[in-house]
Amino acid sequence: MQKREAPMRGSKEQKVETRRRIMDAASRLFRREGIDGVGVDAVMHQAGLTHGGFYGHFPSKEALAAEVCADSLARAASRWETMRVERGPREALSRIVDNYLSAAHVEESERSCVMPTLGAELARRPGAHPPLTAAIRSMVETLARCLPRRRAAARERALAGLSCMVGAVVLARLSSDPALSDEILAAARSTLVPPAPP
Amino acid sequence: MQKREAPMRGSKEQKVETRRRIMDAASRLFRREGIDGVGVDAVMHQAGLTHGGFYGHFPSKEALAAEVCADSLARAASRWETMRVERGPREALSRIVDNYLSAAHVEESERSCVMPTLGAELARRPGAHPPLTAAIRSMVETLARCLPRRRAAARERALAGLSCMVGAVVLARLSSDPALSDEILAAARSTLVPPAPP
DNA sequence: TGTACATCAGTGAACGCGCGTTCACTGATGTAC
DNA sequence: TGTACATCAGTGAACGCGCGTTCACTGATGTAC
Repeated sequence: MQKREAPMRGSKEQKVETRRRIMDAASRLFRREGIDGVGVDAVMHQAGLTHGGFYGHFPSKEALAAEVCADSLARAASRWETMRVERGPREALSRIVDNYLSAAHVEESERSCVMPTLGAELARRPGAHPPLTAAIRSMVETLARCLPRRRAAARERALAGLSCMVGAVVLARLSSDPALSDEILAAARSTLVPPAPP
Repeated sequence: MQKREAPMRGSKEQKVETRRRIMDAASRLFRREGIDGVGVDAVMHQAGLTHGGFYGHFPSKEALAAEVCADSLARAASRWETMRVERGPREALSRIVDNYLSAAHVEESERSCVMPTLGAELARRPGAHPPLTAAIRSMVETLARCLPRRRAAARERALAGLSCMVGAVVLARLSSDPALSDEILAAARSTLVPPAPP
């Protein structure tokens, strides 16, 4: 009759892992087709399950979308900060920027940053904003700490730099001409990481 | 029996005007709710019509979306160029940038630029890219001609500048903190139009 | 000017479909004794 | 160890709904003579 501390430990752990699988599937599909472009059915099928079980893990598709996007952006922010701590500001900055402004990041939208990929869709879902705002703040702080000390207004440059990265990916994806896409990415790159003078 | 040059001239002119009304309604609704978030029914109702008549004007909802977005961006590009020609580079640049990076532009998405608002959705519709690419090129050229002559690499700065404007609007819309939104817009503004030295 | 006819922009019922969500169920897992 | 029972993660049929699209129609407008 008495409730035990951890009954069905095996099953509970498995449920946590299943939840993670649903989030991973949703994360990829939402970024590939848009949140409105993917059904609960497709997400569950991609996770190797049937659609009915979804509501045992999430209260609604909207809740899944908000959690998945917040989680994805928070992970990206913490990856950037880890890179700064481990590699130092100079190398971290160039790695972050080169990665973000690469052709691979533009093309593989299903593994890309949520800001250029789902930003506009998320903007229409105010419930999802607070955790995204926190992640943006964290990214701006990491970037600001990576910028050369002697240059004034590091935070202002970090804010403009992040805007530039996000916008460049949006524009590069809209261009039907690969040469223009490359030009956009290169221009953004050299604004953020000025080519070292010879 | 013989076909006349302009039979039913009145009706034909009215049909052109109706088509324009449908596009205007779609333009506002798509930017407010996203293309996937608005039905043909809603567009026609907003235009003061019933949904059945839609297919007398457009072959599909996708065709409408592509045409509306291409048209909207092309108009914006030509507005910028007109401003440059009429006001001169210095004033045109500051007007374009101040307008784009204003709180009103961020908030009133139904009248805003399609790049930050529908860019990601349009990126998934490759059929719509070519005319958008042309408009982007035109905007970059106008911006490049507005930038101070003595500074080298005007085109590169224009590309990065446009990216920065687009990204700043995306980020400002994602932030639940108005102070952060303002900070983002201000940072982007001062990158594009450096405050005149005193 | 008047009348009969042709055109076609716009109407609204209907279609098949896929969506988000619910729910009675099943069957594997863990518990009690 | 063995057996009876409880739990609950996952199943799949079913729901009401709104979507994009089609189509037979109506009625206002313009044409022919």
